[in-house]
Amino acid sequence: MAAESQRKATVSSTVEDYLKVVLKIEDMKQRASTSRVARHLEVADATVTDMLRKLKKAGLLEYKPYYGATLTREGRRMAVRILRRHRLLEMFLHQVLGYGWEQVHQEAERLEHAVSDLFISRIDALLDFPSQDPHGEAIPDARGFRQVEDDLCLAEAEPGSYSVRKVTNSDPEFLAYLDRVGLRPATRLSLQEKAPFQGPLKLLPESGREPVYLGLEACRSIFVLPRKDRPPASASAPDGPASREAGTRGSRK
Amino acid sequence: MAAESQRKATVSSTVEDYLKVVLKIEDMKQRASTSRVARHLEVADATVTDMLRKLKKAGLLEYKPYYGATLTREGRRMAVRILRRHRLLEMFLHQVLGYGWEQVHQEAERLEHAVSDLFISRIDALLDFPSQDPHGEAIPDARGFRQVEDDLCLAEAEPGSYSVRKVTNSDPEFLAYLDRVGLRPATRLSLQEKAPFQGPLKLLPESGREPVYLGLEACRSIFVLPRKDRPPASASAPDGPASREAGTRGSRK
DNA sequence: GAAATTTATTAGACTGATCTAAAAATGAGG
DNA sequence: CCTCATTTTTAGATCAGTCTAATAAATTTC
Ligand SMILES: [Mn+2]
Ligand SMILES: [Mn+2]
Ligand SMILES: [Mn+2]
Ligand SMILES: [Mn+2]
Repeated sequence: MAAESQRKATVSSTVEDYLKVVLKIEDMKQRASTSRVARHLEVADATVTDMLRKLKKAGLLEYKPYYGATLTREGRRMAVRILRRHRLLEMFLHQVLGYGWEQVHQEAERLEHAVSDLFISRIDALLDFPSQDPHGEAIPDARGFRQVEDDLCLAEAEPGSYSVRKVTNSDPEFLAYLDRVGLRPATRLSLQEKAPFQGPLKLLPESGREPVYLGLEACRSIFVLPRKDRPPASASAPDGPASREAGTRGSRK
Repeated sequence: MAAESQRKATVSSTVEDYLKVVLKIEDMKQRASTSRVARHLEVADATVTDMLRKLKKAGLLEYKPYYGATLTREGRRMAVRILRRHRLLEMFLHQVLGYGWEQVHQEAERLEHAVSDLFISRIDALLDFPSQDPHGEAIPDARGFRQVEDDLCLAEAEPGSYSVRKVTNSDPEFLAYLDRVGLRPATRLSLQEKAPFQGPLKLLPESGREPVYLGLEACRSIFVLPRKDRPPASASAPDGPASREAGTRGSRK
């Protein structure tokens, strides 16, 4: 063997989307099973089985029948490349063309396959090499290097002070809602209480005065960073005086 | 019949390109024959025969076997829409992302199918509703209205003073060459002589001091406007104290 | 640990876009 | 009007991506 290795293998936009989904699933520390991939792409399971076999043959991922897929080095490289394009495009649409954060995803989902490398490098420079997209997600750099994301899922957070790090949901309705109640990346908020039995969280975004009650499910797509807790205050507060958190310079809006 | 009429018919990018080519051929006052369409798209004739039948069935063009195609109202509407997108995108790439005029076509050829109407209207506004693309071609307006283009093919022009109106050629090499010798939209030049027997034309672009000898064939893609002939003046030096050159800010490398 | 449920694969088909090779129509010239 | 070169269509295939229905493997439940 050892016959592959011609760089520049060019793949269809369909393949790019499959790879991106597998990456996303792996990032969530889940198994990229046939049905999971199928759900993300909204295609039939049988279609995925087929495609995974093809992608394995193309050397882009490992595939064990009845188990699922794992990206190879090359497959991951391609997936990260598309992820970078996607997020850079979202930032471009938001910053340069004035798209709302709930509008960017859909457009980027198509453009990521259509623009050239030149286009990407031009918008990268135009945006001054941003490190995050409008949802607060990290943009891999040109060499495919990805920032570590050490944030906390709001659904698992304890009452306290936080700031919104990212929102991993692309449903326009949902995003428009968050925007309305004043929850977007960099917003500071305090989690005031969590109702028991999968109940909603009571949040106070720094912007709006009104508290917001958000269902637990919805909170799963919001990620936050703990903040050096509010003024002296009372007991509780399981914090550490903020140690980590290097990299990730914010620049957005 | 009378069963069509559901607006919003969405077509593939392949279909969009077919329609655009038929429009282009019709604009050149030629018959959109199978083989001519095939040549423009670089596909086999048989492929075109097939597609033209499909497009006829879809109501986008008339198709007479052994004769060729003619756009219907609806087909023309779609074709003009893509043409608008293409040219607006070229202008955007040139003005906003600093692409050279020889680089824009290829990228626009893909993007024209991938961007949304929102994207188009945003770049249109950003560019302040331009009426021409970087090659000097008219950009149809949002309602599909197309400016009449009353220009003259340089290949058919008599010696005299002209200004370059548009260049209808998308070969990057060729465009880069024209750029180098100082021939681009809005450039003033004098056609000094035409060699007989399909010989080259001797041109003096206002910018460069050197005369340029351009083959007749090449001149077929350059269109000019006659200018109120050079000042009284003597024989040579058809200059003007540097006035021209509005639009098209150059920035490339 | 067998049955029931869930998940995955196989089989068979379809659509859109393309090709090559062969057959047929067109049109120019004699 | 007949012949031949050119253009076009027809026939038959392929490839990517998708589907549904049937079958089979894996996992969960009792
Ligand atoms: Mn997105
Ligand atoms: Mn996509
Ligand atoms: Mn063009
Ligand atoms: Mn195109």
